[in-house]
Amino acid sequence: MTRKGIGRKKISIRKIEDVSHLQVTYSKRRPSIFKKASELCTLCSAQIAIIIFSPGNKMYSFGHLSVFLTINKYLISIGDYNIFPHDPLGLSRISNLEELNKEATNVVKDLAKEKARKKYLTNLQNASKGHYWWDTQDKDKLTLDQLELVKAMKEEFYNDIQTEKQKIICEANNNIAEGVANVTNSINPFNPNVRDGAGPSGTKFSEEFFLGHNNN
Amino acid sequence: MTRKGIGRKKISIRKIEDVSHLQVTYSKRRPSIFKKASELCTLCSAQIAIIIFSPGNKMYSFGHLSVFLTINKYLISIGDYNIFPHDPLGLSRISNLEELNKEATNVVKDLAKEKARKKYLTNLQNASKGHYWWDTQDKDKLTLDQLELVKAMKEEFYNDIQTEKQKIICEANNNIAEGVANVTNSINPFNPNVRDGAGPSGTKFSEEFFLGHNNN
DNA sequence: CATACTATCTTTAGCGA
DNA sequence: CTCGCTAAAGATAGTAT
Repeated sequence: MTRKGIGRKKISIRKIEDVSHLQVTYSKRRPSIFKKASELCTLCSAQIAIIIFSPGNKMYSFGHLSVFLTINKYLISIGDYNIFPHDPLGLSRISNLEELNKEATNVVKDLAKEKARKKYLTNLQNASKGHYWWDTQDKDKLTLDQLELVKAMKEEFYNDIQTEKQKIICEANNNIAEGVANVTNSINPFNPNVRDGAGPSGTKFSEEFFLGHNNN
Repeated sequence: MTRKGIGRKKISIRKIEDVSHLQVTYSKRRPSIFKKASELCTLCSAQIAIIIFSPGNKMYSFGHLSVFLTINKYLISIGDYNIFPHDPLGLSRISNLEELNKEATNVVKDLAKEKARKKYLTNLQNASKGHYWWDTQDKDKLTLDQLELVKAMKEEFYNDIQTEKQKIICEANNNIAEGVANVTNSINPFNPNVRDGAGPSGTKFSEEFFLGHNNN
């Protein structure tokens, strides 16, 4: 009777060229990363988001508490940016399941208000014969909220498109220089345990890099 | 002479209560997840973003190509959402270093145009005596681009705040029900290898859950 | 916070179904 | 793509620095 396996072999960390070999390796390693992440969440109460696009561009994600909340928190952390102008729901402050549950309850209530508001805006738009509410010449029909909303949207859009381009250029340069991957860490401005100085908005931002693998 | 270690012991995956013990475990396990992720990137050409907030709320991230590009791609993938209205730079299409490099070059050129545009808008604003450009009554001063921009911003904002609330409620319910973490996967709409039907914008969205650990 | 040590525990390479 | 198998490679618990 022949042996079923010959045991694990040492491999070097470089791109696998054989497609089916790559598929098998990917299928085995991807879930184990999620498992490790899950263990770290449970053992250490860490908050983790992982997003992976496979070689075939299929998307897999892992999140605790949720990918979305963690991404939002990350964006705020690195550049005072928020997916939603003004973080209207205050999601960035949520850091545990109890708060999330509580917030979810509030959100249900807010939804009703928001729907009423949307209906009002739609009516306003129809009333102005196909023009948009922000386009009306009757300033009295624009509430203070609406004026501030448009003002904020305009300001954020034009500022962010500038800073974002800078960020992309910076990250592109770093990635191209290192050729592989990057590791960053910074202080969460909502828990400002500032270590050695503070950048804009109390955020300290520094970068380290992976400089290779254990190929010995 | 006493032995230096007594060897690894099997542990069960539950929250570590002793703070210093938790610290040691976190310090050991966090980098090893990044290492595994780095290996998967190299071996299988995967695109990965990992964001971790430690128990002390310190932020660590790993990204290949970059956390930001991957997040953006993720947001588009799950809900046709884009951090930037219209994805003006087309960043979601970028999937390798060559393209990123090329795009970075283009971005440098775009920056000059964008600055000129911003200056023009600022002048326009000043000319209208403190009013905002979108608030002018002289419609001829609004370019078609500007009109479409405001229209799109308005539409996206009011749609997204609705769908986002739904998403948060949904994720909150899932998290609370399961108590631990969730795993999702879907098809990238930019590589629509649709498997079994398509949701909005050609996106298939399904969820699975981690239902515990190997505690045997 | 990180790092060193060693005996274990866990992952996984290679192959087949 | 997923699963089973085996044995070697790799990760890490407990402890100390």
